[in-house]
Amino acid sequence: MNESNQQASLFTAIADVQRRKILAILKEQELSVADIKSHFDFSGATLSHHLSILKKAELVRVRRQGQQRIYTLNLSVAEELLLIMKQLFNRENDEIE
Amino acid sequence: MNESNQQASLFTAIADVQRRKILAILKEQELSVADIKSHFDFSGATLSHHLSILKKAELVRVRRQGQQRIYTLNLSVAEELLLIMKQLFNRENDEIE
DNA sequence: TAGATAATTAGATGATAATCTAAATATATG
DNA sequence: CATATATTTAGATTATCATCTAATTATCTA
Repeated sequence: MNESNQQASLFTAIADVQRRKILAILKEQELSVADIKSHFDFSGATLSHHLSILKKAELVRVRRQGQQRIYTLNLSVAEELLLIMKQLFNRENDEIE
Repeated sequence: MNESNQQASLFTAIADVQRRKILAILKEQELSVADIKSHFDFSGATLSHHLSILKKAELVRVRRQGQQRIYTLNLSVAEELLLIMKQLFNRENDEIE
């Protein structure tokens, strides 16, 4: 009945508009930090901060490519979040499609 | 392409664990403020604050019943939120089931 | 109509969170 | 190996948010 930390970190991750924008960008293609940065006005440090929160929630994954780090949307966790959202609103004993 | 205030207020509304708990309680049945309060430790003022944020997002509706106010989950906005979430993660040109 | 009950609003406080600049780390390359 | 480039980390600042107590508003009932 209690909410897990994992669940809480997911809601925290999507609570910020800039992070939602990052997710929306990453759903189209994987990108380096610099490429993500080109969509925003704030500093690289701020972007790093947002990415770390998305990573903590496991909504994104990173891999190294030379000096760059390539961020990708983690679709399975995105799916999981959608499921959690459905459960938030659908009655316990309702059909699950 | 820009996110609406309505959309932002939805994500703000579900960002707090107590408000998610309120929604989870209301999905089962409509309740007066006092009845909702019985599930929590915080003050009535704090509950009022949370309810006002849920109202602003239109995730809940209120009606008067004598001295009490009865809160209900607004299912259509809940559905809308689910749709917004799906769009956040699904590529623009993917099938919509 | 006075007092009781239900809920909200006002105003203050402490905790989180978003952002910045500067410094640090890691990798690539001349 | 020294320097440039990409990104993260540290530490500070400011803004937002959750919470509280006290006061207010609205309704009911004796």
